[in-house]
Amino acid sequence: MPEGHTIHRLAAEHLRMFGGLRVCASSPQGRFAEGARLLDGLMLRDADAHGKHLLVGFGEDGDRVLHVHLGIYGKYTFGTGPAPAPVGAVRLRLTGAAGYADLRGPNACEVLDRGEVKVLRDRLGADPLRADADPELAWRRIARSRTSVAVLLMDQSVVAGPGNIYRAEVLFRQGVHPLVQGSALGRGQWSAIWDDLVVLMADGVRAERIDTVRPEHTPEAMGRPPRVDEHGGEVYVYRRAGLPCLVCGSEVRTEVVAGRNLFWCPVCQAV
DNA sequence: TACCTATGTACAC
DNA sequence: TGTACCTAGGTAT
Repeated sequence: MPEGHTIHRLAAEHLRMFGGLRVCASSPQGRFAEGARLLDGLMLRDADAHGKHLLVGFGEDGDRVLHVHLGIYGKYTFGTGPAPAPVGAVRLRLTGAAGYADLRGPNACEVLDRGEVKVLRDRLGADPLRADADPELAWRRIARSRTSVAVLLMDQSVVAGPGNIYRAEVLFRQGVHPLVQGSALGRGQWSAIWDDLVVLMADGVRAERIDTVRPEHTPEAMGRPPRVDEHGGEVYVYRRAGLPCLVCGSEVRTEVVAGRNLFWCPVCQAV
């Protein structure tokens, strides 16, 4: 589930399993053989996440940085004990005394130097999961934009980390229609969206899944049969097109906007 | 066995 | 705006 909360969790997992230890790096698939050679035998010094980008520092001064972006398909698998024979297309395998990590199908997997990391970070917007995030910078972009708030929330140079699920869900929870222009959004609405993202995404890191339904709207509280959403979490509108809204019962709508599926309730998010 | 889908991004036009 | 790319799992034939 590679939205920002997943990447922050992966950074913590790298530190927990390999932090301060020398690791073996290999590319069973072969497509990252050269990069793996640069990292092989070095100490894993630090691991950090900014939005959907994972940055893992290797070496005594951490100036060889593994940059991973999972894209839609990318996936990490961690295991304890000796690593088994690789299954499927394993782009990168890290092994240490405590276990191993396999990376499959990333959008980006490369070794950067510090300058390249700075360039990457400079183009990323405020990450709701980072203590150094400045939502005011995002607000300045949003307040003067005629682009829809739905597109702005997915623009990683404005807000880094939320993906299609958090976008759909936070707009539902705040009663904001996704096609409202950024410049039409109120300052208070933006603050509420940001504060909600901070809470929701922190919950996502802890729970390893995206649950956004308030206790009073769960199927149990509403006297409806229990259900399990396909992506593994409880949500209001994401991938619920045609189903009744959990709050008002109206049919959840969907539309492709900027190449991505958008979901909203036409009544709870009137405008 | 073939096809479709996905929580993303970059690039060409 | 359209397309390519990365992968695995589910569904259709």
